[in-house]
Amino acid sequence: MSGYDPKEIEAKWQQVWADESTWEVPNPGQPGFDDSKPKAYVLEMLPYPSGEPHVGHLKCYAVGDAIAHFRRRHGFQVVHPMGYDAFGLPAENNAIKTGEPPREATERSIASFRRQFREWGISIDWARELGTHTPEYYRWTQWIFLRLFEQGLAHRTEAPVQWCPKDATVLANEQVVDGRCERCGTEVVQRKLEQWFFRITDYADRLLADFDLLESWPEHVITMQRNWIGRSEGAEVTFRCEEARLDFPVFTTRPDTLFGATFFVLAPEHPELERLVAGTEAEAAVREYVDRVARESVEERGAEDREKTGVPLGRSVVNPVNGEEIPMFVADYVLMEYGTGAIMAVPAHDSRDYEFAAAFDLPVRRVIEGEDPEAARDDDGLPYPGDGPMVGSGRFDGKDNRAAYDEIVAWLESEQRGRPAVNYRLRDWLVSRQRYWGAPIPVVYCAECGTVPVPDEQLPVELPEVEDYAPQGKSPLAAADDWVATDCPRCGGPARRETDTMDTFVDSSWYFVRYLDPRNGEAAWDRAAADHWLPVDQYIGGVEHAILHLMYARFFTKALADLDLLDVQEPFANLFAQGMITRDGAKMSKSRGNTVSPGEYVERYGADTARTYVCFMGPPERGGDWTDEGVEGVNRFLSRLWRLCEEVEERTAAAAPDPAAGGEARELLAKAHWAIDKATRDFQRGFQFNTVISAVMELVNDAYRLKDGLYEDPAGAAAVRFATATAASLIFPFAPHLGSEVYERLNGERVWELPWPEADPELLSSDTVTLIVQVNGKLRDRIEVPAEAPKEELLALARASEKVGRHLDGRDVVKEIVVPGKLVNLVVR
RNA sequence: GCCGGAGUGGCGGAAUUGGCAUACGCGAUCGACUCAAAAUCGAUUGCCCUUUAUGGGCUUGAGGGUUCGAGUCCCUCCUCCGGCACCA
Repeated sequence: MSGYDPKEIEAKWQQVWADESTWEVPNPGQPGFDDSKPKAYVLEMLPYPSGEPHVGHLKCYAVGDAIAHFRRRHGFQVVHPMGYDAFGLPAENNAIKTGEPPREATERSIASFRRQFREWGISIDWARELGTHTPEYYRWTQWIFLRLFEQGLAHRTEAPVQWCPKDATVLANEQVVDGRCERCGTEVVQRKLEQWFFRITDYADRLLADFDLLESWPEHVITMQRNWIGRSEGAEVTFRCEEARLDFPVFTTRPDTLFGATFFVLAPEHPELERLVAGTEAEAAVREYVDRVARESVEERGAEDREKTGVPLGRSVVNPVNGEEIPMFVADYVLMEYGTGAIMAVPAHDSRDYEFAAAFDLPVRRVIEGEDPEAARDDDGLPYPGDGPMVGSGRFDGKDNRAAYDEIVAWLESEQRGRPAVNYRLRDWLVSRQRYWGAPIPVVYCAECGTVPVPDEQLPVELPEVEDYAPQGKSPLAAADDWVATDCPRCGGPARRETDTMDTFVDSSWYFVRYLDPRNGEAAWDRAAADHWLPVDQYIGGVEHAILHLMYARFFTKALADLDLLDVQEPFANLFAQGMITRDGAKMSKSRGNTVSPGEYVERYGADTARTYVCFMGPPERGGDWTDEGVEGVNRFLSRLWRLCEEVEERTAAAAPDPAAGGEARELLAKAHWAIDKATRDFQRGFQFNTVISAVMELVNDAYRLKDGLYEDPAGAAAVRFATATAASLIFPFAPHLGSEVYERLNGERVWELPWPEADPELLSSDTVTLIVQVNGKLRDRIEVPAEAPKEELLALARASEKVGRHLDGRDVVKEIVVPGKLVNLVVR
């Protein structure tokens, strides 16, 4: 007998799947397409190819592959593609350091990912493989950019943007974490630059409303997106500065507190600020304050316990509800990016305004009573953010503040001093990057014609070769003079190309559509293919993409649907967010030295062990801590299954199991059917792979316990063979090589071509059950009873138990609870 | 501060609907095999008390409640993790 040799069997089956292109599926209308089967699009987030794959990749693709196999064996035609999100900063930073062109490092990494995915035995349709860095792909990224441009959804605007000094590029708001660059950790600063944006804010309401269209997404991911979009309902109210003859609209969610406004604040970046103070006494102080704020980093300005600072403008505005003149200030706690960059300050009911009022000794006027009327009189308990009856608010006094809310807004509207308004935290998506390794933005600038889109037939605008990849405040592309200088497509005159490239999130916002028609040179995709396969039925990836990638892809899908290029509103019907694997309780990192290289484990234990282990560690949506002992435990289990297979092959002949078998043969058959039932249900119930695998372990354990007593009897031998083959069939989605090998040896069939097994209800039930007998809710005995025994019989059996009798001890039974087939509880006094 | 999620043995974790708490795995202990070790196979393994059993008590972050019966439902509190955060 030879031992379990994963190297040999894994190579064998990988060869079969490669030679036969087993996992390739055709599109509708192509040869081999099977219309009788329902479709399933199973997709894991495409990897960013940098170096070698890590354990996060292993887990993601192990989970996704298990789902793909499960669906195939339930009769679905499954498309399960793979590609590479190949543009991006790390390859470029490497190029700056080593001089190696980013394309070469990227291609090398892709080769490594491709090889390892094959070694892991992931069932990928390789005919659909793509890389977002190839001209064949980014041609269509550019094409989509042009469609968005035509719709006014891509626009170039000067705006204050987040700039990373280290990477020398602008960042999307989403890429700034705690005031620092998400990639390199450098504090970002604000700069005013002309940049390309996508109008994702136009879709804010649909991005919120269409959560209803999703079948199953983790609640916390939806919540994160909802918070990110940050929709606030309120009113826009206009305050007038008579001296300067300027109107200042503000956004407020609390129009009910308008009577409590005692001052007015502008953001330091407010465009009217200069005009307001020019030539006044306040001018010098204001200018100095604004300059100081401009020099501060985003992180400093947003610091939690920052003191309120500001400067009076020496101007005032009129409160439209009561005609009162209130003084104006500039202060950095008001942000230009949210609302109108100006606020009415109500210190009695807003903690920030309260702090500012305290620092500048400004009046605080309560206009909403709290729960305690005493407190309302002496102004204790301020600031008070809650609800209550209104006071000091003229004709609204005594009214409930929530009830008066609409009335006040309606009144403002009738006076043309306000209107209902909605504000979002979400900003437009800044897509320009002053970097080399990305898809060039397909636009040229002409002195005569202005901004001109590159015509479709001139796509792709290919990345030029450059010598120096380091950005110098401009894109490295700007140095490629021959490339930058071009002819205007409109007038033929001299023009210059846009030298910025696109954020790589643009590339990954539509790749799931390109998979469906990846070799199409005439169009981004064939409409029929897209309509057939979309939406993605099951999307799998890490929570770290809960906001950025998923929201951008949702936005793209909606925009493309509006262009009548797609007919789905949502790209991903079901989302599974996998948890992160740690080592020694900490996130893996090279600096900490606690990384796990999947390749090493695959080499030592085989891919089946590594894949099954990451699925067994715990519920896949939760994280888990990687331990070598745990890996060995799973390897032991797979070896046990292997040895069982070898023994069964030798000691039994192929024979159908006998459902009428009795004794231990029946016990083992029943266990096999129990495992089928349990595995199937847990698989469907949120991919509880850890318990699916433990059910198969239990089956193998029982086979070991019972096998020696069963070989002699033909029905018994058949039961052991069935149990072993069933274990192979059930473990196949996680350990496809071993599953295939064992199944083929025992049944001569290819397990992936067979339907998922079904549990026989006859073998799931049994003639007797274990009756739990309790006295006063405490377990006192277990009795084997006929499954169908009526209540009276169960009670009699329970009372007859000696152990129970000991606890009854002559006391009165005041209540009898009987749950047929399960339990009897006798309540005594 | 606001919004989510989670607290179960030495560890990772399991427990359909309120009905056997601790499945499965790791670790540990003992035994078989062996000259020996590894591997393998088998047994034991929540805690405490009397070791006389086939004995008793306790146990799911803490406290309270509902119920014949609570890891599961309700209330109060504590801790940890994740997200957002001067967003008007």
